[in-house]
Amino acid sequence: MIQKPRGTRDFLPDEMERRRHYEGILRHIALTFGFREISTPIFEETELFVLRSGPNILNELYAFKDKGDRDIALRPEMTAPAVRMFVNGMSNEPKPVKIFYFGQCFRYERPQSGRYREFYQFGAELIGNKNPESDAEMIALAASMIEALGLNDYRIRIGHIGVLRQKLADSGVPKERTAEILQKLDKKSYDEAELLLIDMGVSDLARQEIFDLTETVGGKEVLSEVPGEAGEYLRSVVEILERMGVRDIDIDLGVVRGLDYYTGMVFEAEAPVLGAEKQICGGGSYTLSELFGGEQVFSTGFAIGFDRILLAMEKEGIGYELKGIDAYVVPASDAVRGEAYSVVSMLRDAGISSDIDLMGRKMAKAMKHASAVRAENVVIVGEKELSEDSVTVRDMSSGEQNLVRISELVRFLS
RNA sequence: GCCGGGGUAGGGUAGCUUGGUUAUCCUAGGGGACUGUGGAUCCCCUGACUCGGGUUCAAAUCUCGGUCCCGGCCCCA
Repeated sequence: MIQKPRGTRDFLPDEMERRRHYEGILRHIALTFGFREISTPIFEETELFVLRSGPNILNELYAFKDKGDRDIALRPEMTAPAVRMFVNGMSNEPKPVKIFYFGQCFRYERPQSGRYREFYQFGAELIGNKNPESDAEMIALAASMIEALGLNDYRIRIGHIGVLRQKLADSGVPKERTAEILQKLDKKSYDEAELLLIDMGVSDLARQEIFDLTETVGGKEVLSEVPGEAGEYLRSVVEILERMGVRDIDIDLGVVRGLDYYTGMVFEAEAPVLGAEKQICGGGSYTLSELFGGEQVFSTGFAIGFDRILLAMEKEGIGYELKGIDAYVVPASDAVRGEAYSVVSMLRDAGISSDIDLMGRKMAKAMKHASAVRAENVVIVGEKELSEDSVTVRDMSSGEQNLVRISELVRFLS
C-alpha cells in the first residue's frame, strides 16, 4: 500500500466541502474589500525565496534542480511570488494594487499539530502605498475574515518594527546586527539579547529602555509611551480601525517579525486553542519589490494560515452542516428506468443537482441510498404517476409526498 | 534535527501485561428478509494485526530497526 508523503493530507469529500465553504467566505470578504484574486506558480526560481528570506530558508524549502538545470523551489509562502508578479506585470496598474491569493505552500519541516509540509495560505497584499490608512485597511480585512469565519477566541496584536529599529540604532547597535537582536527579542530570549547588547557596548539605561519597549503591551492608551512618529502613526491606525468598527486590537511592541524587509507596522493574530502552533495570521508593511529588480514600492500584506484557522474553529466546536443533492430519482420498477433517466436529465439541465440509481436497486434500497447521500427530495418515477404525466416527489426531511406533473417538476424543486 | 506516546477492516475498538485453534464488538459498504416508499429489526457477505529482521515448536502479543501519525522542543518567512 502506498502511503501519502509525510506531512501531507488527503481531503475526502466531506472535508473538502467544508474547506470550500470557508474558502468561499474568505474570497467573498476579500472581494467586498475591493481586492482581486491572483494565482502564481506553485514553484518558482529558488532565488526568489532566498532573496526574500535569506539563505537559511534553504533548509526548509522543497528545492531541486529541474531537467534544464534550473534551481527551482516549491513556494513556501506567497508574498514573494505576488510581489514578483507585481514587478513583472502590474507595476503600471492603478495604485494601490489590491490583490489576494489562496493556495498551497510547502515547507520541509517536522509536522505537528497545525503544521503540515503542504499547507494552505490565504493572503492579501496592498501594494503601492504607505500610510496608516493602508495599514488599517489590511488589519480590517484580516479581522473581517476571521470574524466572518466565526472564530470566537482570537487576539490581534499590532506593533511597530520601526520603534525598535530606531531605538537600537540610537543605542549604538550597528545596523548589520539589528536583525540578530530582533530575532532574539522576537523569541522572547531576553537573556541572550542582553548578552548581545552588552557585547555591543549598549549602556545599562539603553538596554532597559529596549526591554521596556518590547514589553509595551495594552490598549490604545499605551501608545503615549511610544516615542517618536511611530506612536503617532499607530494611533492613527487604531483610530481608523475604530471608525471601521474593528475593536479589541491590542498594542504590543513585542510583536517583532524576524525579517529585514518589514519597515513599520507589523501585526499578528493568534488562536489560543491551538497550543504550540497558535499563530493564525501574520503581516505588516514592507518593501520587497526592489529586491526583485523593481523600484522600491511600499506595501502592506498578511497571510492567514487556512489549515490552522479551520483547526481552531473545529476545536471551538464550530460545526459545518454538509449539503446534500437536491433530488434523487428512483424508478419504481425496471420498466420505467428509461423514463427515470429522462427525468434526471431534465433536472440536471435545469441546474438542479440530482442523482439516479445506477446499480439496479429495488425501490426500498434506492430510498435508503437517497437518504444516505442526503438527498433533499426523492423523485419517484412509476407507472401509476406516468399515466398522468406526473411523478411523486417525497420530501426526505418531512416525509411529505406530492404528485407533481413532469412539466411542473423543475419549478416545484427550484 | 531532538524528546516522548502511538499504529488491529473505510471509521471507532477488544485482545498485548502472562505468546497457543477460525482475532472481538460497533459502525460503514454490498446483498437478502420486503414484488411501489428511507432513517427500525433480523440474516448473509466484503474487509484488518504499519513494514522488515530477530527470538520461539508457535508472534497482533516479546525484541531490534524503518516508516507514518500524535504531543512537545528547535524552527516558523
